[in-house]
Amino acid sequence: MTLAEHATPAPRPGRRADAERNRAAIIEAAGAVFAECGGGVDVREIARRSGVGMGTLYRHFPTKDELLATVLERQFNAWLTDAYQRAVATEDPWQALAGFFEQLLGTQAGNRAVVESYASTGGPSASCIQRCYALIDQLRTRCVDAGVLRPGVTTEDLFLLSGSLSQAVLTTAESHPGQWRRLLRISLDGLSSRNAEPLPVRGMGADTPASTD
Amino acid sequence: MTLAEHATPAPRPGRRADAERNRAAIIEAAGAVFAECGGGVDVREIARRSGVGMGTLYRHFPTKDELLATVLERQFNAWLTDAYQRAVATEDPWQALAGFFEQLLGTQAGNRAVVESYASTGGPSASCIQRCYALIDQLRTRCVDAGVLRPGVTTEDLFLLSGSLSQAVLTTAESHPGQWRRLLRISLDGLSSRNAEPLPVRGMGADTPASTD
DNA sequence: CATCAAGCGGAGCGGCCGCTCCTGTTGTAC
DNA sequence: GTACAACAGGAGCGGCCGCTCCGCTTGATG
Repeated sequence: MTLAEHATPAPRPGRRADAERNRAAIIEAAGAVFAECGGGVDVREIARRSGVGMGTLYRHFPTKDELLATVLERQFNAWLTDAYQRAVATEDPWQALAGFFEQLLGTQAGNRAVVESYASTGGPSASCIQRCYALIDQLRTRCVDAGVLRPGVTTEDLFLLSGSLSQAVLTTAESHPGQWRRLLRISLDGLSSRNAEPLPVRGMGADTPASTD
Repeated sequence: MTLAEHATPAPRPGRRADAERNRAAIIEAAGAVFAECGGGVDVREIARRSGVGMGTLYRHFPTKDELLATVLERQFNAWLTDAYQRAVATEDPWQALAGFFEQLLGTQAGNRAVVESYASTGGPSASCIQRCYALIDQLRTRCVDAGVLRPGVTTEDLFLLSGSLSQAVLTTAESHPGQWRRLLRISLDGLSSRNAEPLPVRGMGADTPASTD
């Protein structure tokens, strides 16, 4: 994975050196295996790839789910930090928003576990999602202030859109690499204020189909 | 499911009446169970719900995958037939396209197996996908002729978009019912010719981010 | 009613996978 | 070097699940 693994650098201080090394190896291997195979992989595969026995793995992580959560959270936090820095470094609000999506879809194109987590309840921990929401909301606000984002678009809309597009990236990754950029382009154009009238403010009161006309 | 089950009405003529009844019961139960639980359900659950033993089930369908494929194909074909009729009955090309998406997302919002099939290779049989492509292409052509669809949008774009939005519908079905209409609206607006400039014609030669500006 | 093949049911087999247990090993403190 | 607690490892347990096997039942036929 391109997502760097470095958050909470020294989790437990009073541990033996080899144990610490093994823990790191497990996290790294698990990150790779989960990314390429999804959360359904056999735990033995992770143990094998990290050069560690089952007992060792389960002493460090009491449960497979907990291991997955840990890995996901580390990757996601690292990615979020990176995304945040890019966002503040980009002056043009629209470019910042577009770059966010671009980076999101580009980096997690190969990470099955991350994309799967969008579908399941919870996924990464609530705090991760909260941070992500905060970032998206900041990007959105900048765009709104600049008048480039279509009025009525909510943070939740953008979050859902990112999840939806991530799915598309994953399913088309090997059959049509790069095709997701077209979908992203279409969606972004649908979000632009120069292109469309305001979105209804949350209400799905109107039962009419979502046509533009 | 709202998707009616009626295609290839009498599959095997020389069979005993009870066998025919059981086969129908299995298909119906499997359709419901797959829809609400996804393709990963225990086969025993399907047997239980259809009031049939394991042996019976496996005599009618040599494999779980084959059962799933049969069910998916029936549902999908029935849905496609319906979608086709609606399409030809709608004069306005844009309304026809929008209605297609609306119907697709509305009816399969609760069908896990169908949505999952978008992600896996194959999914429904190739002929189903071909028919679906044909329908989408027809809708697209009508819109292009009427000048309401943004130039450069391919049939594949629309197909991928439908799959992507389907995922979003499923993941937000119970947490935010109806929210998918907002995403659909955004996407449709991104597809409208009055809202955006032509899409690049297939080439992802440009490495630039997909921003509108 | 008799006959019998077609059909039925569900216990059970084999494989997978999450997790544990216990024996052997190794880092660390003195 | 010695002693000990922390750690490593992997065989194995239990549960799940796809699929099969075989004795019993039942609808069709004359």
